[in-house]
Amino acid sequence: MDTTQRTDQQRSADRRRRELLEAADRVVLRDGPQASMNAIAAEAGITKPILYRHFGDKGGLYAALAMRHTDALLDSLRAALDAPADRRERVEATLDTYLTAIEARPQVYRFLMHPAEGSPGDQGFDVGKHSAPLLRRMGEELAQVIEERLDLGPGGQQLARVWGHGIVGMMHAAGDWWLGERPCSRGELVRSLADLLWGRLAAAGDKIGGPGF
Amino acid sequence: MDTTQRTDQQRSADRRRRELLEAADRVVLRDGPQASMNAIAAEAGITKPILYRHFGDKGGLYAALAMRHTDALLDSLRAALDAPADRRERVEATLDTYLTAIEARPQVYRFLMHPAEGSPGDQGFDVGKHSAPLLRRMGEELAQVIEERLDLGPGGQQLARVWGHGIVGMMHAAGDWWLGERPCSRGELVRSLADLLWGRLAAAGDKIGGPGF
DNA sequence: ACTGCATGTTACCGCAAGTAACATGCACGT
DNA sequence: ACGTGCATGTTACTTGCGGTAACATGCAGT
Repeated sequence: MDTTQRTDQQRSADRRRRELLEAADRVVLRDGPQASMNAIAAEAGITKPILYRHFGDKGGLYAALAMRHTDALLDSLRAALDAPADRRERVEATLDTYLTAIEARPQVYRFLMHPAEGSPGDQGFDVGKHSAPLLRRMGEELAQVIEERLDLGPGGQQLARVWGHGIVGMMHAAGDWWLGERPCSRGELVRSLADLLWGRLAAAGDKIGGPGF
Repeated sequence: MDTTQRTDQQRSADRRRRELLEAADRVVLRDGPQASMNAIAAEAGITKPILYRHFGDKGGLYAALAMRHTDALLDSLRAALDAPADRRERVEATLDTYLTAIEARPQVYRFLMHPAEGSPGDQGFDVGKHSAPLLRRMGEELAQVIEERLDLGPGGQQLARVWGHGIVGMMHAAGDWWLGERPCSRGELVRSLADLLWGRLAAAGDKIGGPGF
């Protein structure tokens, strides 16, 4: 068994895989996280068992799909994070990049955040890892950037990880709420969040008439 | 049709409803968000259609269940938020209260955060409101407290709402990650998050050798 | 021509949400 | 005492989705 044939077949399989993923993408873009395997198979012009042969189960397909989008988003975020500007500007650029992304494709974003919650095979109650992979990856990534660039003294590495996940969670929740209610422009939201990270909460004065928050 | 009978019947119905909710509670505590209507009915000693008569559909039951726990948690949080201490201490107490709650009952917490994502009837793609009701309610509540007590100048109300949802998201994501990895004690996590809110991110110095984050 | 293997199909299983139609117990007006 | 209404309860079903088994087909290499 020489290698050329193996490679050939694998190439073809990879191509198919990519085609299937793109079909799945279209369906998810249209139907959100509710996209069914039947629908995806139909969109791809084939039937279910093929999907299962390629991806094992629904979780596998979703994981593969999530990986693509997550990678893409993380690339954008890294670019914003690495821009040649001062810290505040970069934080704002990063927030803006994220918000722009979720604003552009809400369905995909929704899918990434709540992937396959009700699927069987999810039986293990290991509570910790139920968060969306995207959130975790963004948190770890941000933590690394923080730890690399900021001098946080002893315990800085752990502090960076807490902050990474915390900031990502802040961004996510605020973005989610903002996308639903649209209470202000994207720019205003970005500024408000950056202000929060810049300590305006602690610096604000008490309102007259009661003890401060 | 006099009222006494009506009231009587309603009382009885309410009692049943509460019993059913408690049974559902037990099942969710055991099985997490995957709890099936059959299982809940069995635990309550009855059959499915009764559940549907009382709660309409699975979403209804879950909403009722979530309401109970959400109310309880919000009461605890309000207590921490209203304690007679300075702002920093109260923020830390609130964070600690939340983390203690999710640490004590991970299944319930998981259920509250990701309720019935895959249920039909969820077909409307109104993306915004997909976030857990608990997160939204906590965000709004916190926003109100912030807006009531802090002098934020013009635009303060909107700022308070952004911050409310942002802080809650930070708390949630960090807590979620922490619960899964247990990288440090609860106290350390609380301090780290409070530090973040207190502006240490902006105040930190650049690490030698590169531009600061 | 025969084998091996990936690709593709139809037809099925199991399980959970949700519903229709049928039974039963209990307060009421007459 | 007797039917009438109404809530409570049941069995048995439909629908839809995830997942799989068994069977068909096209195309290398010997």
